[in-house]
Amino acid sequence: MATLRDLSKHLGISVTQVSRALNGHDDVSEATKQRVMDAARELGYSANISARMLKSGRSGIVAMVVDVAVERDVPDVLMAGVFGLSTSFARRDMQLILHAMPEGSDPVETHAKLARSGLIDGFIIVNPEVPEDPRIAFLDRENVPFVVHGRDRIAPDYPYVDIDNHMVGYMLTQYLLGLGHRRIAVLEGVEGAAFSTARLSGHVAALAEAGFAPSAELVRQAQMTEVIGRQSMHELLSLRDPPTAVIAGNTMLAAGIYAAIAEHGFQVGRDISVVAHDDRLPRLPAEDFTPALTVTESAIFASVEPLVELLIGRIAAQQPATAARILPVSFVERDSAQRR
Amino acid sequence: MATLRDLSKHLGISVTQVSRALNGHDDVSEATKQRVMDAARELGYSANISARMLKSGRSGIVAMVVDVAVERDVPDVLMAGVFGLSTSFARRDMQLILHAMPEGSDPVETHAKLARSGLIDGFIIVNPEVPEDPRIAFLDRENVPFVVHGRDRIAPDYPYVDIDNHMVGYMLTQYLLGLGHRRIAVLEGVEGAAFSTARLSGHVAALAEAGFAPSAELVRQAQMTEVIGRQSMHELLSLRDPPTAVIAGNTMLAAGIYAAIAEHGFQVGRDISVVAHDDRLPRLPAEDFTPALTVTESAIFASVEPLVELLIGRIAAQQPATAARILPVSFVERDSAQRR
DNA sequence: GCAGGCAACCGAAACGTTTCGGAAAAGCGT
DNA sequence: ACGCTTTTCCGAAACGTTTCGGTTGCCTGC
Repeated sequence: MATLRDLSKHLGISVTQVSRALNGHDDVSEATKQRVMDAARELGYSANISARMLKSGRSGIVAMVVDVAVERDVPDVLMAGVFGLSTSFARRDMQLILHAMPEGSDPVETHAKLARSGLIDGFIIVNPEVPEDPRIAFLDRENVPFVVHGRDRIAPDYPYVDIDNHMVGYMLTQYLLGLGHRRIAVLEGVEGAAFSTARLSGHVAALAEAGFAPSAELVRQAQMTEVIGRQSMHELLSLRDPPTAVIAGNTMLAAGIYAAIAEHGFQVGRDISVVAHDDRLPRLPAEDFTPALTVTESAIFASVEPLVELLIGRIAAQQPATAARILPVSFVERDSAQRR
Repeated sequence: MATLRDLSKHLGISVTQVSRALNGHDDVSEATKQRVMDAARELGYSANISARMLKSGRSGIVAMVVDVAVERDVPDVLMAGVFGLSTSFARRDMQLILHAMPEGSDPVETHAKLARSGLIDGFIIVNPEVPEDPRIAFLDRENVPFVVHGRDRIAPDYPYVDIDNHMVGYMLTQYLLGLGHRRIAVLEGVEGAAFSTARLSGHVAALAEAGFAPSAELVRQAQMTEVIGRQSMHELLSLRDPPTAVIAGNTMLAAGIYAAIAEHGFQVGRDISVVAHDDRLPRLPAEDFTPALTVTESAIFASVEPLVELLIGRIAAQQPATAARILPVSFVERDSAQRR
């Protein structure tokens, strides 16, 4: 592996100038810049990251800590995010460490250890918990750069990227109410997950606005998998007074719901209406359901660039900065919900 | 962040001794070792990785490059592996970089760039391609430590961890032949994937041994997803002379096959026999199928520790070493295949 | 011919760790 | 009290980069 010193000798130029040439400083002539670039390519030079890191204090490495217990059963959404993030960072010559945290580990301690090693420039936080996520509190306190996908409060003072989940719950509920449905079930993510909480509050708000009260037996919070969707729907259909419509937190849940409805001999749309939120995961696109699934839509992929930009900005600026991006949600009406 | 020098001053001991104490060298007294440890904990000291790396040439970081185009539709198996690897490395104070490679990138160039940066101690190679994987050839040539999950030839001279895929194809086929099946379909992974090739050769061998020839129209190679499984099975059932039994490459394919069989009004086991290979992915355990799925079984999770150990060994020893682990496969008979 | 300014360059220090070679201190038998 | 070994310690150099402060040589305008 060639070093700056190799280049310097090879060109008869000081190490300083070689370094400055490669980093595009302006006190080196165009001619030498060119010569250096060429030589670098020729000798296959690539800056030793550890040395650069030691001096500059930056590694170009960011980490994302995920809880195995949480993600194991729903790899799709995590994968979509990780793929996007990794390629996006790679485009900027940065790398993403995926740190899987075994069940029962302390998230804060995990982040603390990683941060202390000095290896990591910043963190991506996913699945924030309401009402206050301890990881966020910790990183904020320690002044470690981070950005959150989602948020643990309505108006955070840290950088985050999110959609308007309250609006998602509100829109879907209002739509179903407009179709004449009164008993509306909701299947959302696990208790404590910020996005679920926001969507449920939107659901309740729409209900209240129309003069209705939510019914506890119609709201289920659990992992958002096909299996859970199917099982929950079976339970809902066995109630004395079953729902006439269901809101699913994502398309996986919806797939399970479809299966349960079919197994009960019912037909989606005609007998039971189903709507969902669609993250645009590669598998299970909403339009491929039969009948095609009516959804609020917002690609999880779209959050990647904003997340990366925000984090890089936060790393570059030494000051804690508050900058947020709320991504748009669109409503796509298809055939899975019908007038009652 | 505390440094060695801080500790040294705080204790009135030389930096050298502090370093040696922390690293457990034997020319430092037990007493000072203890004092240093305590002080380190007290001041929250954690070795600066970049400095250590610069000196020792090791970063404690390994990378796994994955092709987004290949993995996007089958996140389960990748996730199972990544979670296991990440936690296993973390236990050894190492980190895993997951580098997602956008569609159309050159795998060799990607590895080359990563290796040149000096950041990475070694690579984990997944999804090797027959007959000779260019990434393996490259890393071998450049003497970069790596370990392969799977193998691109029968008896490789590089470190790898694999199961006997030939045997998998052989066992499943022989089992079905023993039940009286003669038209046996096989759904495997994409062409070029080493494990699929091996399994198919096992299949053909078992067939030949019983005096039968394989039929091209009964063998499909594609992504191993539920959607593909369903679609392929529909096609197979529409043949003039449809198969009486099917071998699925994993449980996802099997799930799709089950769905297609049901949609045709048939019953798994009674009308069409299904067997599969089961990687023990968290979703879709073979025993939860109805009827329960007969499989060859080998947990993908079990390959994690051997992979990590082999890679670490290869990194520690400067010499290229050839060491391999073939993991056991067991046969579990359940109810999805019946005598014909 | 000279002060002043500018472009292009360079030496040396620093980042925090590990390690080599050697030195002091301590224990031992005589 | 002496040399000897063994234990425990330390100074200094090195890894490859970035950057601070300064030097050189050249041009400009007087």
